[in-house]
Amino acid sequence: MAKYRQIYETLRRRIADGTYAPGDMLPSENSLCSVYGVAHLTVRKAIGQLLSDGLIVCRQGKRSVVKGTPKGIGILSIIGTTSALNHPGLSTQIICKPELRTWSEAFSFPVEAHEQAAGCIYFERLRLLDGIPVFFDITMMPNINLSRFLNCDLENRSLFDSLRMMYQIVVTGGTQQFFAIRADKRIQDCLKVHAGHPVLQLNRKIDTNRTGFHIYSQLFCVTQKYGLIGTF
Amino acid sequence: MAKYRQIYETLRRRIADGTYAPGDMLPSENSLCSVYGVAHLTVRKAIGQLLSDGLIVCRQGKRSVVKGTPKGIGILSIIGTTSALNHPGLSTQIICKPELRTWSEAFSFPVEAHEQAAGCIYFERLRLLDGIPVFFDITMMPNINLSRFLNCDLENRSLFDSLRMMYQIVVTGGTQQFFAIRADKRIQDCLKVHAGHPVLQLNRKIDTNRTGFHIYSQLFCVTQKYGLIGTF
DNA sequence: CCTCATTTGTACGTATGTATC
DNA sequence: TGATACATACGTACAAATGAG
Repeated sequence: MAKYRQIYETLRRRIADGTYAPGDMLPSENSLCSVYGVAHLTVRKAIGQLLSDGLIVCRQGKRSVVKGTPKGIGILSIIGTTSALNHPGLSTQIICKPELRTWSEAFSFPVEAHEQAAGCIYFERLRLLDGIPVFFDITMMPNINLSRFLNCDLENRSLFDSLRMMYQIVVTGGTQQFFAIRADKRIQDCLKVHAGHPVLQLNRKIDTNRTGFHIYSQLFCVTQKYGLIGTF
Repeated sequence: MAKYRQIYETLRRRIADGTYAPGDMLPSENSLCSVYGVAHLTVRKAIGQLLSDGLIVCRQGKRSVVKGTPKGIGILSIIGTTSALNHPGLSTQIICKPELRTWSEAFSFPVEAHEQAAGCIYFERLRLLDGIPVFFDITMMPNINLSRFLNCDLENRSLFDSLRMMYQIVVTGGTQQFFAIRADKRIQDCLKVHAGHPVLQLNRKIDTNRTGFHIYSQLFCVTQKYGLIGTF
């Protein structure tokens, strides 16, 4: 692995685990050079990645400071308008366990030919905050080199964490479409809302570091009590 | 202005105006060095910015290629579910020209003290696609070193382009909240929808490279015919 | 107000590694 | 195999902003 990448991963880990807490200053670039025994440019490249991740802020003449809120991937976090991030009362209910299907369609996104041929891993989840349904979530992925995924425990670990740790698949970007709709019968049942209640719909096609491997997801969210929030 | 930034702006402009069309290859880094008379690193820094903007794709050993859809800033682009990006029928109507106000509130985001003190530049815009109102947009910014902004032509150029070119202000990140709501009276009038029609609401606080300079915006969008789309 | 050390930002030149064709 | 092009890395130098004295 490239040196700048090792430094980046190390610093990122320390920010994630709280060694460097929000508001803390990172070591100066020069001291990082000494510690890791590399040139200035190498440290700067690592710092630059953290900056473009939105994990730190840099100002000329001042030390770089750890930011409060890490950048999400498009939309990931759910937050109560009055409560804290990573709400302890957030739980996941698997409505439909991961299973193999043939592709029908992917929420208006065109499915690529080799994905179509590989078959579709399909599952549905319901997220609850303090027992209240907050959003309902349908995911589809091509069944390409994902042995043992069908037995994967999605209740206690996020999909993206699982894919990264089990298969080294990481998200690189994607496209998302937002709609405000009226709840139909299915959504009314899942999210416990009245007919015609406004619901936020989010369709996403997510790119990964594997060429030709995309994650397609559709999400329905009641925003009455809790808003959908994201950083970028 | 920094050399790498000039090169970045030039290349970006050429991508925007179609000189380099999607799928086209950029000139090689070495040839860019010769053309602009700068070192390799300087060109790479400019290229790196385009890459992190999502405007190009780079592969080792191959020339860099212009991407079809640029990465938006959180959510930026509007697209018809069946039509193309940069729809020719998209027009902007200034409902309320940029004017100086005192801050009231910023869509539930707390306004920082020095922003409060500087006063607020406020304006409202309505975007239409083929004459149909698609979204309605309220923007607030602190009045800090923005001479001549009040005369700025926002109908023909995006706010972010204007800020970048006139004041070297670039967006570095931000926070956004999504809601599905029922249209109230004001929104019904602006967007020409019936009472209770579902509407997408998006509140954003946008960070910039200027410390303590944030853009606060609120957006209402009818997603019946056109969805709000973004890349990340 | 000025000076000075610190720290980040920009830029150069060079070298080598590695993927693509 | 060789040419081309991007990726990583080193060392150096100076500019510009900050904050302390």
